[in-house]
Amino acid sequence: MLSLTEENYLKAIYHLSNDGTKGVTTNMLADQLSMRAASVTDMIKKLATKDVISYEKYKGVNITPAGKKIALYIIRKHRLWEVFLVDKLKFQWDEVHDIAEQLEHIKSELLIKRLDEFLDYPSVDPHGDPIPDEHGELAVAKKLQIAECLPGQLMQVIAVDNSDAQFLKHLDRIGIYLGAKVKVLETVEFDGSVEIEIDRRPSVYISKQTAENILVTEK
Amino acid sequence: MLSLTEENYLKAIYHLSNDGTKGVTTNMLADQLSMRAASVTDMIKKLATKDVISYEKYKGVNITPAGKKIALYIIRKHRLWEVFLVDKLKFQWDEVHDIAEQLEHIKSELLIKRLDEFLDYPSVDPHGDPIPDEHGELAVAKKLQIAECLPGQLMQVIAVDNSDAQFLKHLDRIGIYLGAKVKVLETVEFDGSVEIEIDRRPSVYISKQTAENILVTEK
DNA sequence: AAATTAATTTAGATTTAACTAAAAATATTT
DNA sequence: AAATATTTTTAGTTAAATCTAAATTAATTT
Ligand SMILES: [Mn+2]
Ligand SMILES: [Mn+2]
Ligand SMILES: [Mn+2]
Ligand SMILES: [Mn+2]
Repeated sequence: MLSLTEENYLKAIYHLSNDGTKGVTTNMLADQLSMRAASVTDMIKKLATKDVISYEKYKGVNITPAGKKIALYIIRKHRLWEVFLVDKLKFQWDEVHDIAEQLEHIKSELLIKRLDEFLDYPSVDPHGDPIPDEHGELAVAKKLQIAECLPGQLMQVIAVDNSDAQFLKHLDRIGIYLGAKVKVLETVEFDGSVEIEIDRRPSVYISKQTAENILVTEK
Repeated sequence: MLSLTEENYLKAIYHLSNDGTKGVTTNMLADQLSMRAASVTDMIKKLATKDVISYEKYKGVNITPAGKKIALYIIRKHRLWEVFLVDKLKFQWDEVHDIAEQLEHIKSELLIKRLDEFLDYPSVDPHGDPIPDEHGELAVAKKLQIAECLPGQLMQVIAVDNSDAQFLKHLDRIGIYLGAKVKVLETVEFDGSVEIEIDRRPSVYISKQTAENILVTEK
């Protein structure tokens, strides 16, 4: 049984490892968790003894199959709670992440089973991220950043790659939501910003950073 | 802001103090929390510096108005979550207490406001305990133990004084639920057990301990 | 291949929340 | 009023999770 702190480290490792496909360095973790490298070294040693990651001094860590399973279950809980907050409690999509950070650590398998049922087995969270199933399986849809699209392409927003309230509120202001239809008009060489048309309304410019965090699929 | 541990101590103090009306000793707390007296002494010193209790060496503690307000807010959260679990997620009344012990520490005022709304402003939890309102006001109904009733009295079950799963499952087996009509037939001098009739079915005996934990009102 | 820089680990310290054992204060019994 | 028992506190330890500063290892530049 992992502590809340250990769960947060493991989840961070999972995310940074790109679904367990890449190694994760001490500094990457320190950065992600706003913690000092020395603290991270201590914790990864502990997690390695629990066999949820493998660790070689100075070589970084890799998540193990057991660790990945636990990480995906935490992510499942996080995303189910986000759906609950938005669908049932009428929260906005920019308000739910921090609360879900707390709720994801509640321990009760039955609770999550019942919550899933109550929410009618959702497959994605309010930001378009897929919800792992009970067996830890993740449906991966291929997503493109708006920043990568070519002028003329007509796309549909299927997810966002960032759950910061500031970013999501910005999307609200410019009229982006999951399901919105976006036509890419032009990419500005100078600063990487992109001119887009959302749901056939007058076009707007979005910054490179914004365009990299909006994920779309061909429509 | 109190830590999870401090919140649990404060809640225990509130409960043991009978709504803040009585002092609470070190040993009472150690007992309630399954902790050593020395640990309790440390923690009550800390809580006293935070002005949620007053403490005099060797004299035990008293909860302050500020402490009572915080305790009632934790209890409010606990009971609202229990209603959620039973009403929305179809849990049994004996399954919810331990999960609510975790959920009560989630920090978000908005979450509790929205949950209350979602549950349509319930006034009691699944065990008949009143839910403090947003201002920390508690509606106190006067409740009688079955053990205190006189033979011949017709009563209605309005609450239970114990949320242990074993006790609640026992009530399920003998047919006691909130709202059940109970006729007290006889009190056995020898062991304090009580013969009762539930919803006009054939009479049963319940132990003194059981009779002390079922709360009723005249019907 | 040195020298320098960057990343990582080690050593030692701190805080929180627990513990045991011993001391001190209070309460009860004789 | 002593003696005894009980309760509570103090003193010193431990484990978890952090930190800073110093040492070590690895990577990069000259
Ligand atoms: Mn989130
Ligand atoms: Mn978390
Ligand atoms: Mn409860
Ligand atoms: Mn609790």
